[in-house]
Amino acid sequence: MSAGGTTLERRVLDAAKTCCEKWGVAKVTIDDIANESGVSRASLYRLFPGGKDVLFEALRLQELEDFFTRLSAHVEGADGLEDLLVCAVVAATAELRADRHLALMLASEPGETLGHLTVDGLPRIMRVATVFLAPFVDPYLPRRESAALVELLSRLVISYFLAPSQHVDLGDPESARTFIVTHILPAFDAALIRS
Amino acid sequence: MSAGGTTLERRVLDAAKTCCEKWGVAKVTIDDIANESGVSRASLYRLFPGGKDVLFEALRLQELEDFFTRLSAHVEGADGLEDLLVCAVVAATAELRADRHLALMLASEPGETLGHLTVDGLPRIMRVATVFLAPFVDPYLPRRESAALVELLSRLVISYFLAPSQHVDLGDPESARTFIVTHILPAFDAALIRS
DNA sequence: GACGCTGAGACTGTTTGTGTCTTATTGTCT
DNA sequence: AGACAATAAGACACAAACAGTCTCAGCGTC
Repeated sequence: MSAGGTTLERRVLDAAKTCCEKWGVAKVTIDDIANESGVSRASLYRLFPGGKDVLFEALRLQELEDFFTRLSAHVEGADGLEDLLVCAVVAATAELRADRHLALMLASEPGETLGHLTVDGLPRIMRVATVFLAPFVDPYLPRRESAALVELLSRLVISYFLAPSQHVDLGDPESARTFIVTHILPAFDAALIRS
Repeated sequence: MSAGGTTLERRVLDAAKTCCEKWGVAKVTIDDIANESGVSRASLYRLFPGGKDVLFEALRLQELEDFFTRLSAHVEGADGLEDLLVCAVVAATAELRADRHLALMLASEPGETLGHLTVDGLPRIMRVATVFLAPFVDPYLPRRESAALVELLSRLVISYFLAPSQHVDLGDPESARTFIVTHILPAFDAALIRS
């Protein structure tokens, strides 16, 4: 995590994202990214030794961090654990749904994309989610518990996003609140830090 | 014009359209279309001898006819020449703007797309527009005049779509009506068939 | 059983893309 | 001015993808 990244690196990754939005990951070439970013192919390989794979890996990482940065901002003002969780879950779901990039990727190459969202990517998603969101939960729960809670909810958000349920809609504040109050919070009640 | 087209042909063209929506014309291959349509490459070349170019040409033609078919439906109920024109212009503009396919094409390969929309394609667009829309105008104007009117408005719709004006918004019924009443109709007033 | 239509896939030449490398060019610091 | 680092430009070899053609086998119809 961290590392602001050179201006150049950012420029390249942004260009890569733009290209993906236009054509879908599968169809983007190094040349496309070089043209879009105005960075020469040579520099591009210097920046990401290993080429395409490394570059896209870096892009996924950046996207992931950006995602949670935006999410953190959303969650900033929440008051109380329940509100905090509802807000986070709703915002995350909404953003996943609104992400045209992601939608296009899922539409064009479900296999790859699903892989990055599940088997390959989940551990990392969990890690980043914990780093970003646990601090918000920490005031209410002991460290271990808050990490566990963040992980649990992250998994559920992704699951409900990929396979929507008829009963629960985590994009809807009402539904999300009901779900969290009845199915999540009770399990953590014992550990609650009452201040 | 005309020719319903084999089921197979339709299937292929629809698949081609889907592919274009996913990846943009520039990135679509014959194999993509074959896979998407479930039609073998062999049949594909049999159907469109000449390959890619011929296929995309056919696709543009179909899109064009579909466009005007939808537009005709929109215009069906209009009462009086003024309403007819306003309705047609607004619907056409709205549809152009809403067309994700077209938007993506313009975003990814403006050169090509613009070519098909202007220098190469305009004459054909005019022709098809006239065939489809002139009948609606015929009750109000002599044949020559109605054709001229349709052509004039078609050109203007495309022009305002490609290069929006600050003063006129042909997607807005109010604005379109004002524009038509003050800048178009007067020129045809003399030819009006009053019934 | 001949006929027409389709899918599967082999095949060739061409194009496009990748990754590496060398050679200018540019701007900065001393 | 001259040395230095960073970048662009683009040549190059190799690999992959693509276009277009062709053959053949399967299948339903007459």
